[in-house]
Amino acid sequence: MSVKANSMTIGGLARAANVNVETIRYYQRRGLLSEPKRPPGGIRRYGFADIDRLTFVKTAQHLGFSLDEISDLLRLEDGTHCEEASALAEHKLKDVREKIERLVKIEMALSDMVSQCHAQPDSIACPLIASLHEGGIGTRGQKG
Amino acid sequence: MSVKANSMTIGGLARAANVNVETIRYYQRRGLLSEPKRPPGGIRRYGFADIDRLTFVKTAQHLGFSLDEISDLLRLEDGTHCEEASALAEHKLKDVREKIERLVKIEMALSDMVSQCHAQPDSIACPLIASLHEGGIGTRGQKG
DNA sequence: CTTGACTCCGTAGTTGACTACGGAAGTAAC
DNA sequence: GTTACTTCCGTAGTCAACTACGGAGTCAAG
Ligand SMILES: [Zn+2]
Ligand SMILES: [Zn+2]
Ligand SMILES: [Zn+2]
Ligand SMILES: [Zn+2]
Repeated sequence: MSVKANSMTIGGLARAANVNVETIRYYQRRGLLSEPKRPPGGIRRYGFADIDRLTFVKTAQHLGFSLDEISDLLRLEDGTHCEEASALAEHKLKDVREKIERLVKIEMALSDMVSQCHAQPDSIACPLIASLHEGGIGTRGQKG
Repeated sequence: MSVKANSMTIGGLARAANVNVETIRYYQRRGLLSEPKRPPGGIRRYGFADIDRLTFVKTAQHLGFSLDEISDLLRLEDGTHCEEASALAEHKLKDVREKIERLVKIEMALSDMVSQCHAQPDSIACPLIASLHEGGIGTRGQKG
């Protein structure tokens, strides 16, 4: 046990985990991070476990999990729920792949528009603008 | 001019453009769609131009433009600002490509995790959960 | 023992794009 | 000419994930 086991204040934890103090307090309110007991008339102290927890949350968040989903993940955190954890991850993988597909379509549409625009620099009307009037780029899933 | 030039009520326009009535009113408030004059003690009527405008907005939105950016686009709507329009589109194309890159990294990380998870179904600790504790999946751009 | 930084806590504000509500007035169908 | 749907309009609520604020208490340095 090193010198600074559970020696950090909330501000130190925030710096160590590269997040905002308010974010930590927000996670505590949401139950993503526990609040250490406060010594009578004192200040809470944090340790490595809290940095690790924050890392977990931020890593998962970067993988596209929402805070609600991360709560789920945290309930599996003991490492003995392989099936549930991988089901969650696979679901998310599906979402990510769909997002990529959609974005690739958008990319194609945009780059078509840009290249048409550049192809006819002296036309009176901009084909890019014109194509926005046409719709049908994938207007599904907008309203129901 | 057909029978129903400028004959639609707001509800009809909403159905024709496949958006919510409230969305139309919201766009009017934001200046994305003009409000036709209201005859004394009567009701506003809408026409094809309004459907077209709504199509424009929705198409651009599907290409990833925000309503603010669409306002910009609308100011170029006369078709004589090819340069500005394509600059906007190219900027957006860059954004979309970055998004795709990021998502592909996420996809790889997730599918690695899932396959490791499946590879060792009887391990005591779930490698998927374990890897979330490690961080370093692309924690850039989170906070300053 | 005072200054200045930091903590604690509850509450309120932010962003983007809507969506909902409520009451009065207009309109269409029968 | 009554009923039932719409429109109109302003205001308020939603969602996610924070971020900010204000005032009181605590801590470390000088
Ligand atoms: Zn279980
Ligand atoms: Zn596993
Ligand atoms: Zn210009
Ligand atoms: Zn052009």
